[in-house]
Amino acid sequence: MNKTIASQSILFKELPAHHLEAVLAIAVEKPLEKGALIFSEGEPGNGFYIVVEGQVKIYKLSLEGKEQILHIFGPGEPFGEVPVFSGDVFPASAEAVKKSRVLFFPRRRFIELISADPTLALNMLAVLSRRLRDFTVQIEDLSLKEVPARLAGYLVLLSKEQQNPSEVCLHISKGHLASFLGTIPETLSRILKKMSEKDLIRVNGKKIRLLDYEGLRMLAESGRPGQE
Amino acid sequence: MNKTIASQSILFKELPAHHLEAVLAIAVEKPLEKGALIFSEGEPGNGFYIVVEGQVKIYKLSLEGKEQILHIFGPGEPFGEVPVFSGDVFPASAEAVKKSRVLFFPRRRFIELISADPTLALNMLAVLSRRLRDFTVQIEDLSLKEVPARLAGYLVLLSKEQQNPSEVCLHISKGHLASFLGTIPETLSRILKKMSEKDLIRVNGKKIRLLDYEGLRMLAESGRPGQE
DNA sequence: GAATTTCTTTGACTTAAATCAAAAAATGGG
DNA sequence: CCCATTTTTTGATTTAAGTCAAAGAAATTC
Repeated sequence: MNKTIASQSILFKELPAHHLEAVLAIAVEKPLEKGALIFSEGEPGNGFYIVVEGQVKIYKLSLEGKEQILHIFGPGEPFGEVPVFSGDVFPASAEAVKKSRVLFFPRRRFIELISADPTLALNMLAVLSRRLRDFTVQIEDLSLKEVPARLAGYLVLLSKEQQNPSEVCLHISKGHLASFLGTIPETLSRILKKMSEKDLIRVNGKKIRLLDYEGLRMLAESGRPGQE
Repeated sequence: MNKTIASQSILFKELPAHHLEAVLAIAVEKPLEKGALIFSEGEPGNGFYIVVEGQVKIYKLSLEGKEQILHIFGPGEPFGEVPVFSGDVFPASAEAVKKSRVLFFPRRRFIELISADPTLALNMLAVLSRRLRDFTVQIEDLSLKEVPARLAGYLVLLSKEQQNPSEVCLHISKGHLASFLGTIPETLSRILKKMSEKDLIRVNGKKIRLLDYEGLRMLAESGRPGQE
């Protein structure tokens, strides 16, 4: 069923069965074409979303058109919650990276449910807290580390999430990765090349073999690997 | 009384009187010397804080010792909530910038209270959401704007908060401001000088007169003021 | 109020990463 | 399978901002 993924979302963890039903009952499913705009920065938000299938990017654009990706969310992950609670507008934009399906939860009705169920409120607090934590490292990375360190950190993180720790597979394009890391495709390309030359990694399309995990970890911490 | 400031905190807005009392009852006051460390990144968090008096900075340090300030909080503002809900460690460190007093709210007991009072939960959700929104712009600024634009944005924001919109007064040192803007004191100093030469501002210690508000606003949006 | 510490500014230099331009690969319909 | 679009790579060049070093101001303390 459509909502099975949603029901497994962190947001609804440990929710009593009848509450879960009530929550899912207020959701509306929306199919999205690749590239479809879900909402734009500055728009008022009258609800939030959960990805059911596909991938959604949350991003900001500069006037010159450069993009900074804040998150890329997959199945089960909620997004667009900020205006629900801050009463403000969307602080960033959302777009389907590939053909996707999402559930929409209207603000009003969701707030009613959250008021009635502390578990739901605590889950939402946990979601926002983790996101805050993630932003914290994104800010640290942008401000205190250079691109190679950010990339190394990303690869190390990926390897922890994926089954085989010695080979990771990017689930996004290199262009998107560049934008997520706060740089541009040209720079990312050059750095991937350099890391290959130093035998830290081996790149093969979206597959990246981690040849020197420890070296990557050190680089990620921004202590140059073996001080040159 | 000590807790009057805390009771005016956004966190406790619209809280029924007896609930407010119950919440304040679990708080413990802590006096802090200037420079006192409140918690460090990586430490487990067993509660959060509210500033009663003084100023607290939340920051990250790189290995090389460069600092990125994430927030500077004053009276009424809560901080250190992330681990309370994420179950994780503190993602950043906190230090008193000046002699201060804070209230500490132990995790366990606060969670009990929040479970019992939806208003409190919703207030906390609002706090975290706004913070998420703030981080969003911090990330955008770091990644998509250059230092002069960030500084201009900061000044414009300050002028909106303060009574007299044509003259702002920094409530933090220039060194701290540099760190907050993701740069170093030398660079900030040079940029203040440049902006003075262009008659955008006039600097006098911590007082900065905004001579060309529109120019600053445009610069903040990163569209160069009058294209050079 | 002289002295020590801290904060801010200035100068000369280096560098990481952006820009611009264009070639080379990869992808995806028709 | 081929063409057209999109994505990625390479090269040459520019530039914003960092580093290092040291002088000047301000603030604090004795």
